[in-house]
Amino acid sequence: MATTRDSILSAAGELLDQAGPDGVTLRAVAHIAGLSHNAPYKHFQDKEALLAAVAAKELRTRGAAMAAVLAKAADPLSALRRLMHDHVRWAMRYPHRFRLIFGRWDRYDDDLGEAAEATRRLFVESIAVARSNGLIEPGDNERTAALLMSLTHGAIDLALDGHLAADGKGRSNPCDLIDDLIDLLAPAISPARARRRSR
Amino acid sequence: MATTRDSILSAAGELLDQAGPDGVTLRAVAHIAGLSHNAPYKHFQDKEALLAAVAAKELRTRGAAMAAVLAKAADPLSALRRLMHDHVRWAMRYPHRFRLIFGRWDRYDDDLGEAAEATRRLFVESIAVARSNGLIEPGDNERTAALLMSLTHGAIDLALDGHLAADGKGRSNPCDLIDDLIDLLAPAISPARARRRSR
DNA sequence: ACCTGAACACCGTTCAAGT
DNA sequence: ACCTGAACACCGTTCAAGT
Repeated sequence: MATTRDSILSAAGELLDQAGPDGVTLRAVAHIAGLSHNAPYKHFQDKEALLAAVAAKELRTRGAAMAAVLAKAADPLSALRRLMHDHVRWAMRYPHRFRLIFGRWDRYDDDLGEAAEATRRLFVESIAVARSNGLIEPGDNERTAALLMSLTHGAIDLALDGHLAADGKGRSNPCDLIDDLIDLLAPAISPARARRRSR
Repeated sequence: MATTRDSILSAAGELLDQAGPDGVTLRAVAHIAGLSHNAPYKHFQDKEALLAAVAAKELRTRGAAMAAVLAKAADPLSALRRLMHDHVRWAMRYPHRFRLIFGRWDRYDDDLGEAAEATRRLFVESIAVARSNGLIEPGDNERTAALLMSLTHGAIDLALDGHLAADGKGRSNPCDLIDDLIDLLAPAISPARARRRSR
């Protein structure tokens, strides 16, 4: 059964995808859910709280998707690569969800923070596995996670606003850049790296 | 002499820094500039065009600042490093200008696009210099520029929303991550790299 | 508990005038 | 050319009632 709260939440998600956070007006949300224009206030404190709930829901979905990708991967390094590529595909398809999720959570003692922490740990863990197998040069796992996450995040953000696909020669989409960084992180002797380099 | 257009522009910049793009109401802008609430419409087509003008102005200022940093640097590699660190400092201090500048320009055949292209070229050029001096491993300059720019952009964006400084151990701020990537890009034999690694 | 309708303050934008 | 004041549609939010 779909509770009123759920139908409000899914209406908000729908509007978010179509028109971004500014397009998520409480009036439109209520209308889609078949309610009066201020019924949402009975379920969420205000617009910000509604968007935070949408973010929390999407974040949990992403965490499950990441776990599924990890489960299917052959080796730790390709698992890492698939994880990032999958993240890129999701972000390019749902740009407003991507930007919403990476906004500020400070004000919400919700499960939003812990859901994010869980997916982050999953990511750090998969780096730790690749490193302990000697597929990545020595270093701090948290630090390497921050490096790879920052690159992925920045490449996506730039690509979404059309600041990456500019040129013909050094054509660089987010997935290419992620591969570049993973190659840099892999030990110099790695045959996979040599193969990539020679292309 | 400060034209009316200039005073509108600087009022908009002031409001942007204080309260973000949503805080830049045309009414508040006009009030600060000492004009009636819709006088801005005589100088800018709409709110979006006003913000685009603010972005273009800031972008030119940034280009000049970057050129100044490059002129002062000792060697090509430290020039690159200083460039990125300076970019981080600016972005952390003026987050709303940072986000505005990296938004979409498509709709504006203004000088916005060319100003951005000019600063990008400056950046690619400084990579080319470092590479031709053997301070960076072989590769495509545009591609390496995209890699370094994406990492910097992503690290800043994550840091601004509090998603980077999480931990005590692998503590990573944008400048640390930039240094990590530059070290990875530098030839393995480089003594500077060995020094950094051992810390 | 959950929902509705009226109301308030605010904002972007337009228009008819004014100088 | 540049500015003003009134007006319209829209939005977040609050409140007094309804069931």
